[in-house]
Amino acid sequence: MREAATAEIRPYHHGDLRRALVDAARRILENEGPSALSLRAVAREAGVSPAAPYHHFKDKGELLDAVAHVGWDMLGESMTGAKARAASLGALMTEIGVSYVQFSQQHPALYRVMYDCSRDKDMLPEGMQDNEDSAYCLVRETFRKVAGPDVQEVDIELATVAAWCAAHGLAEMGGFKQFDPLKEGLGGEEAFLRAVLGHLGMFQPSRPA
Amino acid sequence: MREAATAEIRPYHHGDLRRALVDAARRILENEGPSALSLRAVAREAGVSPAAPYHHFKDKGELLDAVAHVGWDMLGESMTGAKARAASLGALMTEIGVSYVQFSQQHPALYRVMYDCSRDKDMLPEGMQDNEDSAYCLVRETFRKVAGPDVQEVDIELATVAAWCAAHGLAEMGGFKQFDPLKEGLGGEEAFLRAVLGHLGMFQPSRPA
DNA sequence: TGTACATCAGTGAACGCGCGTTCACTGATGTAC
DNA sequence: TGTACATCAGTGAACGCGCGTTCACTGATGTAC
Repeated sequence: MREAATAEIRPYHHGDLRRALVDAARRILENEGPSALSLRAVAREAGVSPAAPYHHFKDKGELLDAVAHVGWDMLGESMTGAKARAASLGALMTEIGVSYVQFSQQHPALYRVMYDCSRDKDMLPEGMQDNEDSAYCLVRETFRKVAGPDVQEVDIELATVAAWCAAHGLAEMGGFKQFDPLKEGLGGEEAFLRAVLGHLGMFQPSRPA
Repeated sequence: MREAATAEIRPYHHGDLRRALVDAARRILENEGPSALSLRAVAREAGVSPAAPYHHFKDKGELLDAVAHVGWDMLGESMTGAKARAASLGALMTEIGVSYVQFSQQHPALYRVMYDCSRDKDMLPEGMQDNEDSAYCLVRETFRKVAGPDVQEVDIELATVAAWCAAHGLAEMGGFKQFDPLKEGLGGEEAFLRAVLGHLGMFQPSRPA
């Protein structure tokens, strides 16, 4: 069969079905939203039978977890990329915040799955675990650098939590129509984001102390 | 039948089924969470046939809207009640914020439905409409009073948005296990809430200007 | 006050649907000799 | 290099389930005369 494996005829064994399923799930999220994300739909989108995914995932939840994991990786990359954009250490927190919220706007359904997977679970979402290179730690360490050595540990932690919550709230609510006139008045989506973040204390260099 | 209408034997006509259905829905949310909230489950809980709700609601969405509406009323009352608790005008915003987040913690499933109903809709959630006595306007008018006359309208609006987003984020994430040690260190849930809100600029009297 | 009748607010059975998951199977692959 | 065979990764049909909604119906209520 291998010699006949043209683009149309998929070989019996897929080769990398696990990844293909996660990709299919992301495509469904992108095109139809979280409510369309069933195991069967994912299998359909990937072009395999509804039973095939069970050779790669214990159940639907495990597939969703894998999708969420990819999401957290993407978000982490996006936030790390903000480092490059920041003109100064003082501006870094704002850039990270903007990155975070923009990611949620570019991938709203994926963003939703990322948090839905974490709810009612003992495990934390990947991006918020205490790994050295998690997104959460990126924020905390940035605060630590900005704040300087004479700021208490608990305040750094609190500033991180506050920033994360604020960004998450903005991510979830940024699309509300209520805000449209305000956005227009300010000159667009990103200007709006920056203005709101500017009103949140810990996105300014002097506050976390 | 009216004379035989004891507690056990429900008369054929319910009398106030609409309200009973909304109450049943809230009970289901309280006990089993949002994923258990089907039309059939609500009818079951209310003790009527699955077709009965259709005499009071066009479809499932309309029932959910009614449930969400009750939620927004409750939240509004809770926030208005914060006025009484606030020692000073300066402390008022913090008390409103605490009220908001505590409501979400006391009614997590209802809170979720309130926002789920708003998503993908043109209409805004009740609590955020521009009615004089919506929760959103309560926050904005509080900011206006705190800020004084020489603050620009756009800054009051931005502070309101920022506060709302921050509170919403805290409401959604406050239950994360990540924060448990921090909560303990600070002396409990409410202390944690107040500490986080304290790090958010616009919950302090001097900032919105 | 009684009665005919329209209307209202329920019933319960049924519809089709998509879901998550299981099952016996089979085609393809890799390995031991 | 061939061959037997275990293992892997698919298939497709079927399971039971709960869902939202519709339908013809019926019991109860209210109103006109």
